[in-house]
Amino acid sequence: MAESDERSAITIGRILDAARALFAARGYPEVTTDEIARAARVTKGGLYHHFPSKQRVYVAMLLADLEAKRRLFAAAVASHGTCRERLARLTGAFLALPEDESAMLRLVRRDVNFFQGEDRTRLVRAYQRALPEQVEAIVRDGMAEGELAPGNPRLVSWAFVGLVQVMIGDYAVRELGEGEARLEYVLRLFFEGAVALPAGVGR
Amino acid sequence: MAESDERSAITIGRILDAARALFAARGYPEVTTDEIARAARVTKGGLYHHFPSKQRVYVAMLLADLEAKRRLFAAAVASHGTCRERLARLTGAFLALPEDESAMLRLVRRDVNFFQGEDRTRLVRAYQRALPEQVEAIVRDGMAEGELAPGNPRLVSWAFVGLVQVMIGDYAVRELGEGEARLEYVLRLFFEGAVALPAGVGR
DNA sequence: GGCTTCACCGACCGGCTGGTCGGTCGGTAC
DNA sequence: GTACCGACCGACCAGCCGGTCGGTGAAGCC
Repeated sequence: MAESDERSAITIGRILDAARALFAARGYPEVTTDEIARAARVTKGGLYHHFPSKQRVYVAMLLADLEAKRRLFAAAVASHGTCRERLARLTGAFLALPEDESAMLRLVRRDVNFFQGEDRTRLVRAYQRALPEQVEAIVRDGMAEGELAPGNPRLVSWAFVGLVQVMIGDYAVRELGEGEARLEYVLRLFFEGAVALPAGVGR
Repeated sequence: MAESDERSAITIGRILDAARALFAARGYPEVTTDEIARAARVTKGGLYHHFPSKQRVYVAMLLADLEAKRRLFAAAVASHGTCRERLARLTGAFLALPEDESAMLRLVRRDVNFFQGEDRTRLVRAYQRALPEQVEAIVRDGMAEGELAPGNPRLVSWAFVGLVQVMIGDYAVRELGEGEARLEYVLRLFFEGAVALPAGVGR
C-alpha cells in the first residue's frame, strides 16, 4: 500500500511536470491530453486514473506552481531592512525567474477568467498569496514607518505589480538587459515617480 | 457591381460586429463560426465566402477595433497643454471606455502570442499605434520640456500603460469608483511616486 | 493459493467544429 | 433574352479531442 502511494505520487509528479512544460509553451486549449500523457510516459487512461478532467490537471499544476512561488517570495518579505530594501529583494527574485517560471504567472493572470466556481476561487487565492499579498505586507509596513505616503496599501501594491509586469516584457529586457538595471528602474519609478527619475537611467 | 460591393460591405460589417460581441464576451476558442454566422444573420457558407478562416475574422475584427481606438485617443494627443494635462485627457478617454470596449484591448494583449507571422505583426503594430505610441509622443514632449526627467520615453510610456491597466481592474474600480478618482490616482503615482502620494487619495 | 486492490493500459466512442462544395437566385452586360 | 457573375445558402464531411471502459499484471491479504 505504501509502495502504491509512492508510485502514484511519482506518476502524478511526472504528469504535472509534463503539463507545466506544455501549458507554459502553448496555453491551455492548444495542448491535448494525449500530449500530456505521452510527455509524462503514461497513457491517457493512466492520466485519467489520477485526474478527473483536463481542467483539473491544469489547475493542480498551477496551484502547485503558485505555492512554490509563494514560498520563494516569502523569504524576501521575511527579511529585515527598509521597505525599499525588502521590495528590492522580492522584485529581484521575481525578475530573476527564468522564462518558463515567469510564464506560469502570466498563465494564471490570463486564464483565471475562463474558470468558474471553486477552481477559479482557489486559483485567485493562490495567486494573491503568492505575489500581491506579499507586496502588500511590505507596502503596509512602509506606510506605517512613514517611508511611503499613507494610502490604500492594496491598491499601491497592485500598481507596483503592474509596473514590475512591464519589466518582464521583451522590450524592457532588450533595453535594460537581464541584470539589475530593471530592478533599479522600477524601484525609482515607483518610489519617486517619473518627474524625479534621474537622467541616465534607462538609456 | 456597385450595388454588389455595397451589399458585401454591409454583410462584412454585420459579421465583424457579431464577432466583436461574441469574442469580447467569451474569447476566441469558445466562440464557434456557426455562432458568429447566426448572430450576423448569415449562414456559415456566407461567412466563409467573405473570410478564409475563423482566425481571419478575429484578426480583421481586432484590427478594425484598434484603428477606431487609435483615432479616439489621437484627439487627446493632438490637444495642447502640459504633458500632464494631455496624459490626463488620454487616460480619461481610456478609463471612460465601456466594459465591452476595453475588453477588446485586453483581448489583443492576451491573444497576440497565439498568432504568428503576418497576422501577429499587424496586430502588434496596430496595438502599439493605438495606445503605447500615443503615450510615448506625450512623454517625449514632456521630457523635452523638462516636465519629466529625461530617460527612455518608450519604457516610461509602457510603465505608464502598466499602471493604467491596474486601474481598469475590478479592485481599483470597487475602491475608487468609476469617476475621476482613478485618473487622479494614477497620474499622481506616475508623476510623483509612492513616497509623495498624498494622504487621503485612495482611502 | 485463491482473492482483492490498485496502478495503468489502449482501443474506442461521440460530438463538436472548422471548413467545403454543389447549387440557387437576383442583378448586370450586351 | 441570354449568358454570366458574385453573394449567399445549407447539407455535409473529416478529423480531432476529451473522456470511457473492459482488461491486465503485480503486490498485498488471509
